[in-house]
Amino acid sequence: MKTIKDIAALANVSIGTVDRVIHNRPGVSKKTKERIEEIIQEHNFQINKTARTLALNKKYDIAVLIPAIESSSDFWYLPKKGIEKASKENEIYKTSVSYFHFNLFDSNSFKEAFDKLLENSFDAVLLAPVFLIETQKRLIELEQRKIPYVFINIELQGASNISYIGQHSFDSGALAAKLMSLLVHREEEVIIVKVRKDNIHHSAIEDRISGFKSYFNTKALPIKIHEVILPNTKDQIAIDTFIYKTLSNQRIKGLFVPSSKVSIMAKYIEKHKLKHLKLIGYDLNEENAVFIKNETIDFLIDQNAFFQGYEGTKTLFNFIINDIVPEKNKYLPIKLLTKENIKYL
Amino acid sequence: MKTIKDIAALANVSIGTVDRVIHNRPGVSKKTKERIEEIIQEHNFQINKTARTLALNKKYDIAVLIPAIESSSDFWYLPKKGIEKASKENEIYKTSVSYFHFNLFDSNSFKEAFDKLLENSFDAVLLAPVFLIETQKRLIELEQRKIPYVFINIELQGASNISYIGQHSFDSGALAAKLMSLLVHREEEVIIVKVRKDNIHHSAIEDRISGFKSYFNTKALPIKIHEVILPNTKDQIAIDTFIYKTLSNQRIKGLFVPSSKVSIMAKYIEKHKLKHLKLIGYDLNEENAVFIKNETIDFLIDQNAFFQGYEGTKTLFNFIINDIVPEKNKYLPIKLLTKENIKYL
DNA sequence: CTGAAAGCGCTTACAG
DNA sequence: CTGAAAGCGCTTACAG
Repeated sequence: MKTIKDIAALANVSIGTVDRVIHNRPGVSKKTKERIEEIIQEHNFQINKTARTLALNKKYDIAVLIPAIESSSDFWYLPKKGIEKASKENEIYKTSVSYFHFNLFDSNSFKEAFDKLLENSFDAVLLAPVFLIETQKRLIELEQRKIPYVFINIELQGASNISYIGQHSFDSGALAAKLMSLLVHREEEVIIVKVRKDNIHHSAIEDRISGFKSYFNTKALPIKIHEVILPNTKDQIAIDTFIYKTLSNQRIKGLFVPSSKVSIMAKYIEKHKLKHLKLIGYDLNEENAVFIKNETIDFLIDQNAFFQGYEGTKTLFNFIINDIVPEKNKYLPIKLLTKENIKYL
Repeated sequence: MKTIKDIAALANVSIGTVDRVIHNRPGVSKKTKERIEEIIQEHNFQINKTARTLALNKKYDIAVLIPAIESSSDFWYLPKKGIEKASKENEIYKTSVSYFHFNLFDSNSFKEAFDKLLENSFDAVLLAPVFLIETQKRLIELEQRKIPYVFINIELQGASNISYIGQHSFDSGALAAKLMSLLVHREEEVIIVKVRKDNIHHSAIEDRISGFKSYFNTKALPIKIHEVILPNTKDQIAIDTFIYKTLSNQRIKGLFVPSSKVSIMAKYIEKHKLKHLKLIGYDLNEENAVFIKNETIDFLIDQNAFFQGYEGTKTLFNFIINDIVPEKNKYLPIKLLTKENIKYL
């Protein structure tokens, strides 16, 4: 492997000049520039990134904008763990991560957190663009400042993000439907249970539902699909009553909850000994893990929450440190979890 | 972050002495050694690995011992791709990989390849310990030479491998059984189809079968399980005749092939228009991908072949370059593939 | 037992 | 437009 010194010798120039050519810095005559470029090509020279990192002796700080995490059952607990792992692995490059948290159900808090982020200067931004309008305006600011950013978990079309890392929601719904079609029989019925609080995540949740319904439509299966929305209240009795009424339709055998809130239904099923009901939901958090182990939940679709954070962070570091340009869309595997494979993540 | 120079100043010694302490090299008086260690502790000093890598300017070469790859349909095609990717990502550390291939069905060729490997000197070894006896003897040699090694795909108990990267075969069989139990109905029957050529991989294949049977036993499902071994011949007519006879039992509705050779059965099913038969197998190669897309194969259990190679290689590089000690058993996710999620790997 | 100096392959002022 | 030199934080002979 040739070094900058070798190239300089071959071109009869100093290493400073070679360095200028490599980084397209001004101050080199066209002629010598071309000569050097040719030699670089010819000898397939590649810069030694270790030496580069050492010489630059630069600190990199990326900002992370994700929802606040209250407990280890929260979805965002895992992406944060992933971010921390990636950050730790990159410590040798003097990297650091600064968090900006917001309330998942309050667009104002999102705005505030984003604005606070923009007050400082960062080398890159990792964010979950939960609120569409509030995001778009501020992305322009990032673009003007030439700060690269990556989306995780929520896809936002038409932005200049260098990458999106998350799941293909529609197809994950279709997979859920396929399994549901195996769990229930002809003439039985299935209900999609939406949780009002989730609606904030509109696109992902709605896409999952579309994928789910589309599967049954395409296959023309003789299974009726209902849809209900759980009341948005802390009053457990009101919720229980609502579920009770919903399930009074005896033909209902399958429940699909297109979010991690599947535990609400799992609790009900367990409490009222309705284990004959089949249940499919999303995301492995501590609560859901219990229900999948005792088979109250039949299948869980995993979003690779940890990996979203891990990969998002690594993608940004690789981009700003090593100039590695990622794929625009990194759709993660649609992982299916059951009692049998939940140990291996 | 403190540097070696800072520590040296604080301890009133030269950086050479600090370096000796850090690496436990001899030639430092007990007293100064202790003093330096204390200062290192106190200031939470961590060595700058970038500088270390640059100063060492060392080349690392790891040897890879895996079966020969004839076509892109071979299982080992993907691990090799993963090895290449990891190797490429590590190029900045002047790393390289040397391959030693053998015939999966010939223990002699395995011995020869391994012996050839041992003739040279490597910093680490990545291997698939296909042949038990032949492996064990040679691992002793590696241990004597203090060469770290990692197993992929095949688990070998009682060795001093720094890690095993692969699937938990028994549990993957149980998962296959769970899905099979959804695909077939009461009183129907299921057949496990072994392919003689696979027997070489004894442990993994047998463990999958055990897991599969164990699921039906534990659940006491009223589904009879048969087991057959396909004749080991190139004579397609003989094979077809054997399958024809096997399937003459009209109650058989489900087929489980505990290996990537599931395509043999898929071809038969397609040719003879037997799509009512449910089919579950292993591994996503080009052939199997076609059959999963047209739903001849219902479910495929993926071994993360690519990742086995990738992670195995990274694990070794991290160990020899960055002193990162891996987990002893890295069981990979038991990934379930269907038409709906096969796009996302 | 300990230190001073050269070197790994880059980047970055600075001088000309 | 170009070069010489110092420096990033380590390791490694070599000298004493």
